[in-house]
Amino acid sequence: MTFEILYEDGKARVGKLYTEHGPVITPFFMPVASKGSVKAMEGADIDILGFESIISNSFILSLSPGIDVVEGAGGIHKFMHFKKNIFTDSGGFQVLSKDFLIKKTDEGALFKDQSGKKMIYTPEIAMKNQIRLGSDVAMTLDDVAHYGLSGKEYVDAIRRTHDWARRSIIAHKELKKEYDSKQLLFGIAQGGTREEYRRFSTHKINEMDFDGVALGGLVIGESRGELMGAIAESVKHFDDHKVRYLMGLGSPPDVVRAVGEGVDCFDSIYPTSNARHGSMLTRKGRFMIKKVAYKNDHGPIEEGCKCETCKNYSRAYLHHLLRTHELLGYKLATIHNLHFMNNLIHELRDAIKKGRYKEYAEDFLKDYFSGKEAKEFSNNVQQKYMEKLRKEQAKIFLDWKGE
RNA sequence: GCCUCCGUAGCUUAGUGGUAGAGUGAUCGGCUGUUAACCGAUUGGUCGUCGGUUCAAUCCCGACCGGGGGCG
Repeated sequence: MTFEILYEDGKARVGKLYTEHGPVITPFFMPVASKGSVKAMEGADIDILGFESIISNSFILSLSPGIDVVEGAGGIHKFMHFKKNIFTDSGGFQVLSKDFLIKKTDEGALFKDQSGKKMIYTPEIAMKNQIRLGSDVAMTLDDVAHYGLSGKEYVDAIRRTHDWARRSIIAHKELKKEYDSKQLLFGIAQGGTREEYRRFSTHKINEMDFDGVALGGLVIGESRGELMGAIAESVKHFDDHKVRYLMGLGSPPDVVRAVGEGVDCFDSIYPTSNARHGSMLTRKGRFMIKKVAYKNDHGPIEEGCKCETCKNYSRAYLHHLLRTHELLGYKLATIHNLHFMNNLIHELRDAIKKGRYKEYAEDFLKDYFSGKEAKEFSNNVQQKYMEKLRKEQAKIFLDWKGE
């Protein structure tokens, strides 16, 4: 057994995922360490913050420093000095990146590196890289379709994802024997936000022999309603006893809602990226510490927060550090935001155990969107559309003025 | 005192005889399986002052003011 459910409250659940580096209680959130480092933090810092797993990226590590180097170091745990669980992503998400992708074929993704050097990245290569890195959980190579594309592109992505999933399982079984590895393998479902695609892909991935299942291709520009709909639809078609991983989701309110839908596991750059850019997470929403309003604010980032940053430093200090690009600023800000996420996860687990997830979520969401500084996040696509519209309008106005 | 170079956005500066761009700063916003200490928007200038030439001067000429360098 790789996963057991300990408590249930509605669709939400608390469980235990068994891995080589020790069991992990679900729900859990993973900070992202694509290049083998949670930016600005060392392994020990992440451990102290209480995270039991992080996720790195095998494709990005294969570019630099190369799989050989990490393998030679004795595996990714030793290389980056993190003693708990490490997931590795396959590189599937990088098919969305214009900087990497040349084209997709049935064989695999044709990628290029910084120098323009081409390489074919197949499911088999993705499996081998992840086994050699020695991560606890490997992800299959999947084919992610951009949000808002036509049906054909979604169908192609689903078809390839399923085909690559089957090939991944075969390759992974052999590699596990060859390398005497206990690595787990998670499959990823696609399908975007259309119900029938989502259902179909989830169903197929669920049928296959994976140690865990993931919801892929989400949080890439769809509206919050579409996102939540896709999550609810997916969860229905995954077996209850399988651990469910929603890839890429990480804003606090989204995590709270997704846990309520029965998702067990998350990863996102959200807290770390926002931290470095000066956006601090609090119960009353986010606020931007670099704003002039905090120049002379000698209180902690968040009143009552027990993180090392809030215990020892002021908003004014962080404001100063981040404005002057002092390296310590990135670390202190990251400590706070990651602490916030881990604390949130612990509270969610606690609420589920006590059968009061619903009340907890209601209170949390109310608070989060209540603060003067807080507001619902605008969604990407809508915002980009509005920006484009504004520019077009401005141009029309200028042309008209030029008459 | 003489010679010389230079004064353009808060700062560093580009530029042209048809009233000016950039970087940076400032203000605000965005980041959700990160090659991102990043990206975007906004703000910001009687082009040192006063005259002259010209249809038109930030640009050419003169004086003055301020600054750098050199010679005495």
